Amino acid sequence: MRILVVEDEKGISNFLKDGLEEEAFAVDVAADGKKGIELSFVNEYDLILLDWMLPGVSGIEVCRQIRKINSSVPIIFLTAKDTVSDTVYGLDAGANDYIKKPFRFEELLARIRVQLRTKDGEQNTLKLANVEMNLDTHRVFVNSKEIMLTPKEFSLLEFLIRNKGKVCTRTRIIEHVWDMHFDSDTSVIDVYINFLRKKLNDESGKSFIHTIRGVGYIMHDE
Amino acid sequence: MRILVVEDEKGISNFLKDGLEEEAFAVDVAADGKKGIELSFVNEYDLILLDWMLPGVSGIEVCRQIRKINSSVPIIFLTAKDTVSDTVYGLDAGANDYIKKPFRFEELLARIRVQLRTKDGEQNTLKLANVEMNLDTHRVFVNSKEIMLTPKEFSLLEFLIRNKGKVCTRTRIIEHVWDMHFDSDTSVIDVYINFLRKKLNDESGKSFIHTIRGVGYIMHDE
DNA sequence: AACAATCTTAAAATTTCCTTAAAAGATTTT
DNA sequence: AAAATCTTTTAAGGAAATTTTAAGATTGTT
Repeated sequence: MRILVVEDEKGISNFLKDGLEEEAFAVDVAADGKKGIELSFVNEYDLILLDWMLPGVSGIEVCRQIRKINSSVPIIFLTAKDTVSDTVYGLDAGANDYIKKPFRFEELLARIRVQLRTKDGEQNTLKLANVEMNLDTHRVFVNSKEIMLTPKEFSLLEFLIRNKGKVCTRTRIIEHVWDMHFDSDTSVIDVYINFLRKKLNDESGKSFIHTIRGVGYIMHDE
Repeated sequence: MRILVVEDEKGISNFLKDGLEEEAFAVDVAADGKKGIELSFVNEYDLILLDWMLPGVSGIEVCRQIRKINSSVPIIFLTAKDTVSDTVYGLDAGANDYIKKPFRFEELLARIRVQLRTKDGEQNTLKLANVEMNLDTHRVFVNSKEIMLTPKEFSLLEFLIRNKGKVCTRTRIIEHVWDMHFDSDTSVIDVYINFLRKKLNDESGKSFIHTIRGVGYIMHDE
C-alpha cells in the first residue's frame, strides 16, 4: 500500500514516514503543495495525508487539484483546526476524512484503515495460530468460532499479534493500548491479559499469550 | 557505534558518557544546543541523546535543526516532562523516542538498542559457542535446546556475552546487571554465576564461563 | 598449613504475577 | 431522567517464582 504525505514540517513528516513504514506502507513525502500535486500526478497512491497549513499552495487547494485528476484516492486532512465550518470546507474540497493535530498515531492508523478498506472488498485481518482478527468488522475467531471482545481487549490483542515474536513490555503496552505516557502502578494490564486468556482458551486449554517474567508478554505460534 | 549526547548538566553527561563507553559506544558530548547542532553537522552519528531543557537553543529546536539536515538519525529525548502534549510535541519535532528523567541506565540502553536495531522483522540475537540468546523473544538456547532463565540470569548472561573476550569484574557486573553504583559485600554474583553454569551445562559438561581469580569472570568460545 | 577467594546449598525475603470481587465509569434501554 | 447493562479500573489476597542472604565446603595461592 502506497501513501503520500504532504507536510512541510520535517518533524511530523519524518514521524509519519517512519511510523507508517513500520506498518509496512510505502511512503513518499512532499514538503509543499506543489510537489504534492506533482507526485500525486506521477504516481498512483492508495491514500494521501494532507496538511491543512502549507506554505505556498494551501492544503485545500492541493486537495482540489488532486481531485480534478483523481477522483477516487482517499484523502485525509491533518489539521490544527477543528471547527465545523473548516471541516465542512475540507470535505467539500473532496477530502474523505480529517484528523486534528496533535493526534495519536494509533488513531491516525485506524482512520487510514477505514479509508483503505472501503476500496477493495478485501477484509483486513490479522492471524496467529488459531486466532483470527477481522480489523474491519472487529470480530474475532478462535478455531473459527467467534468470541466477543470489548474494545480494550480487542486493541490489546491487536497489539500483541502485531508484535508477535517480540516481547511486549508493560510500558509499551500501556503506551500503545492505553495511550498513557507515564509509569503507573496500575494492574489493568494483568487484568486484561487475564480476560483475554480466558476468552482465547479453546478446548485444548492453551492460550498463546506467554508471560516473560520481569519483562512482559509475548505471543507466537507453536 | 557513535553517539552524540547533548546535555548541559555535567553530572548527567559524564554519567552517560562513561556508561555508554563501557558499552563500547563512541561518545561525544555537547554542553549546549548550538554545539550539539554543529557537531551533528560535522560528524555522522548513529544516535543522538538530546536533553529537553537546554540553555539557549531549546532541545526541541535542536531536534528540528538536526532533522532539517539529517532525517534518519534516531533521536531520543531526555526529559523531565511527562505530559502527553509534551511528548507529542517532541515526536512532532522529529524525535523517535523519549525517556523520562530520572531513568535507569539499563532502560536507556534498552531504548537505544530498539532504535539501533535493524528495522525489518529480523530478530536480534547474541551468540557465543553453543549458546544463542534471542533478545526479542527472551528465549535462550544451548545446542538448539531451549533453557529457561530468570530475568537476572538473562541479563547477566547477556552482559557476559556482550563482553565476550573481556574480563568482567564484579564491580562492572554489579553496576550493569544490578544497577547498583556502590561496592557491597554481597555474594549474589557468585550465586548467579553458579545458576548460569548449571543451566548452560550441556552433556559435554563444560560451560563457557571462566573464573579469573581475583578479577572476575570471562566468556569466550573454544 | 594458613589464608583468601570462590563455590555450593538451602532457607528467608522479596517481587511479580494471577485471580477475584467490587467500585467507578460509559453506554444503552426503558 | 432513571434503570439496566456493559466496560474499565482499582484494590487486595494469595500463589508462585525470583532474588538475596548466610553459612559451610571447596579450591587455589603463598
